[in-house]
Amino acid sequence: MIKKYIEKSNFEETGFSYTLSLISGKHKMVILYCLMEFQIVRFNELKRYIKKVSDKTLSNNLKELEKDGLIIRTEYNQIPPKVEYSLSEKGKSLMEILDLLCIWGENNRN
Amino acid sequence: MIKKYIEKSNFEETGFSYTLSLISGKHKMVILYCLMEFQIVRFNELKRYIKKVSDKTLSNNLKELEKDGLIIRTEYNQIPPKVEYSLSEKGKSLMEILDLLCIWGENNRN
DNA sequence: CAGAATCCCTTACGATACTG
DNA sequence: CAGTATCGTAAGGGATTCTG
Repeated sequence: MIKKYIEKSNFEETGFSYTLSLISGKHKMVILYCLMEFQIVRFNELKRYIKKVSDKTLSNNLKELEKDGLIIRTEYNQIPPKVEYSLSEKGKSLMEILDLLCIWGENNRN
Repeated sequence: MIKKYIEKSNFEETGFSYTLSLISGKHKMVILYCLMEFQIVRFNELKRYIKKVSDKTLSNNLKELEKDGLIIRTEYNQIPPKVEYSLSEKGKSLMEILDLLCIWGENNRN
């Protein structure tokens, strides 16, 4: 079962490479965890939550997460603007596995 | 359980951040998968396997994987040099979870 | 064979200023 | 409030050459 990924011998085409591409990006994981905890979060709430992140980088990370179908962006047409972010079903299913990596990390550092 | 990582509100200290730091690096995953399949592999075998990778990058990736305790480097004192790489127990336990991400990726792209 | 050393380049990210 | 636009920096990685 591992073997099938290896035999392709082209890592770019493996499922793992795809998964990694979704979560690479400095703040994507923090964003996902934040959405998992609070369900619905706004742009500036995320910004305060992550502490050190530029508008540009946060915006880019959110766009990619949305494009990849992990989060949902809901825009309310009003002044001042209001945008809410939340996890999609796909995002939730990914988080279940990522939580295992959290636990593994807790148990294996040191 | 998720919550405890969030409440710290310092992602750098979470188990997930630690796990990610181990597998970031362009070729680390391919290396780990290769070691999982073939058990014992030499430097130039890895290089041929990955196809497009420079000596420097491969060397760096291997050093970090060794420093982080995921792989074992065995050096034979001889001319010409001979070095063998293999997975540690820690590396094997990580691969079990990473395989879930492979499967998730296979099922969720498109 | 298994790297180390050097040079170059791309990309991600941050800081700042500005806008509908 | 939720971004966009612009500029600048630093790290990662590639190609090439050299060595015990």
